[in-house]
Amino acid sequence: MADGRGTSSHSGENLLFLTDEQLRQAIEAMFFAYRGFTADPDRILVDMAYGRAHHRAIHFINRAPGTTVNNLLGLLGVTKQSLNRVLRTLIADGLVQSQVGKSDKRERHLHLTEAGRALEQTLSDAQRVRMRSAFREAGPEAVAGFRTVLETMMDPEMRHSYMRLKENGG
Amino acid sequence: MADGRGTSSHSGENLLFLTDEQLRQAIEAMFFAYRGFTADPDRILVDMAYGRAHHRAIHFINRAPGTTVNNLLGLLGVTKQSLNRVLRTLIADGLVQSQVGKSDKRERHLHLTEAGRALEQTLSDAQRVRMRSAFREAGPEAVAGFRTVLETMMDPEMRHSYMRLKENGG
DNA sequence: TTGGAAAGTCAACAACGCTGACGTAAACTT
DNA sequence: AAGTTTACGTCAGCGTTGTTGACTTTCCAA
Repeated sequence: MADGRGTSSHSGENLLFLTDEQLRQAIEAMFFAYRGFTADPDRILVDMAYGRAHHRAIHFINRAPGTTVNNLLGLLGVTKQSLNRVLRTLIADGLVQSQVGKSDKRERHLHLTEAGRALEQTLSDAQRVRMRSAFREAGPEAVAGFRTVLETMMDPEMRHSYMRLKENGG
Repeated sequence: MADGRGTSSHSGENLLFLTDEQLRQAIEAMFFAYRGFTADPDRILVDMAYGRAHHRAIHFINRAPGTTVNNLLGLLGVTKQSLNRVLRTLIADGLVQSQVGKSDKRERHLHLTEAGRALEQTLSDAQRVRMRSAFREAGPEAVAGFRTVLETMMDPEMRHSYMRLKENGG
C-alpha cells in the first residue's frame, strides 16, 4: 500500500492508473475541483445571510418536493438539530413551506415557495454554468467516465439516495 | 438557462449530456461522492484532536516539502490566521517542523517530522483505498474522463497549482 | 392505553472559516 | 540611510455549521 504501486501484479493489464502517485493526484484533483464547484453559489450566498447548508437544503427540497424532514436528514447526512437551524431560518424567511402530513401528522412535508424557487434557480444556474462549460470542454466520453467514477466512489447508501433522485428527475 | 436544455441548438452534435437535468445529476454526484471522499480520513481524525484542515495541511506539506507558509496559504485557499491555528498545533504536537529560511530569513520552510509522515501515510492510505477500488471498478477510460472533467472544473489558479504539484510528484 | 417514533427546541460546545489590528524582522527600493 | 513592502505570528472577535445531550409535544400502532 505504501510501495508506490497501486497493486502488486495482475493478469497483464496496464494498471499504471492505480499507482499511489496517480491516486494522490486524483485526490488533489477532487480537492481543487470541489473548491471550484462550490465557489459560484458561495459568492451569491455571502450577500444574503445564508451559507452552503442553506443551499443544500434548498437544492434537495426542490429536487424532492414534499420530502419529510427525516428524509432530508438522510440525504444531507447531518443531525436534525443542525438541519433544523437551517430550516427554521428558511421557513421564517418565506423560502420554504412546512406542512403537517395528511396521513401521518407527525411528519412535515417541505416545499419551496415562489421565492424559494427563485433563489434555487439563481444558485443552481450559477453552479451549472461552470459545470456546463467544463462538460462541453471535456466532451461526452470524459463526462461519462466522470460520472461513473463519482458513482462508484459514493457510500452505498448515498448511491442509493442518488439513484432514487435520478429516477425521479428523469 | 432554465429551459431544460443545456444549449439552444448546435452544429448537429448530440449535446444531451449538457441538459439541465444531466448537470443537476452531476452536481448531486459531486456532492455525494465528496462525502465519501472525505469520510475515511475523517473517521481517523475524530479520535485525535484534529480535523479536515489538519489533514489538508499535512497532505500538502508532505507533497511539497520545504514549502513556505505563504505558498501553503495559496494552495489551501484560506487566510493565514486560519492556517496558523492549524500549523501551531501541528508544530506543538511534533508533526510538523518549521525552519527559518536560509536565503530569506522571513520565510518559514515546513517539513513533516517522522511522526507527521506516519500520520500522513495513515490518512492517505485510508483515502486511497476507496479511490483505488472505485478506479479499478470504473476502469482506465472512466478514470481518464474523471480527471479531465475535474481539471476543467477548477479555477485557473487552482489548476495551475495542481499542475505544478503534478510535475513535482511525477 | 401505553410504548415509541417523529419532530421540534434549548443549551453548550468544537472546528474552521472570516475580518481587523498590531508587532517584528528581513528584504526590497528609492 | 530612510522608507516601504513582504512574510510571518498573534490577539480578539465573529459567523456558519457541525456535534451531543436532555427534554417536550404530538400522535401512530400494538
